[in-house]
Amino acid sequence: MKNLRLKAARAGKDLSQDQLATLCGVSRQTISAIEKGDYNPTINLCIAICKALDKTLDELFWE
Amino acid sequence: MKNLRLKAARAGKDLSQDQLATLCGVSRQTISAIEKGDYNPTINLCIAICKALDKTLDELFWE
DNA sequence: GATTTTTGTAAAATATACTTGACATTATTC
DNA sequence: GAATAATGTCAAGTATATTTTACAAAAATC
Repeated sequence: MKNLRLKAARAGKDLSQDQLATLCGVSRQTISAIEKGDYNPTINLCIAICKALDKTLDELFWE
Repeated sequence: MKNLRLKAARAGKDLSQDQLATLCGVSRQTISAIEKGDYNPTINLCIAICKALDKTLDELFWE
């Protein structure tokens, strides 16, 4: 299942996958895979993504 | 940094590390390491832990 | 206080998150 | 509509999350 909330939050900050990846210290492919959904990222990466997008874990990753 | 909120939530459910591990489908050492804090679990495991303890991601893993 | 349960911890092996590089496709912008 | 930026995706490699086995220490139970 795709993570559309993440995609929307990133769009809300006007960031490309590449820019978000740089902010989080990971590769663009990793961000792409997380948005695509067939992926199980680490909590530290999720937290980094949330901070970059001014969101919380519940807002982006809770079901 | 230790995850004392996790430890407290587990105690609140009267579960041993081993019991929580079984509920989450991981080994006892994994739960121990997460509580100890020198660890970076995957988001799926964090979600499984939260569900087992009736907590949300923000309650147990947000800073 | 002996027994059992729970927890801390460590080493070696396995599974998988993440990277790098590369190319194709789709959207933007001029 | 050509040029550029953004995204999807794949294969091979590296880093690290997680398992297994095992033993010792601490806590709980009798």
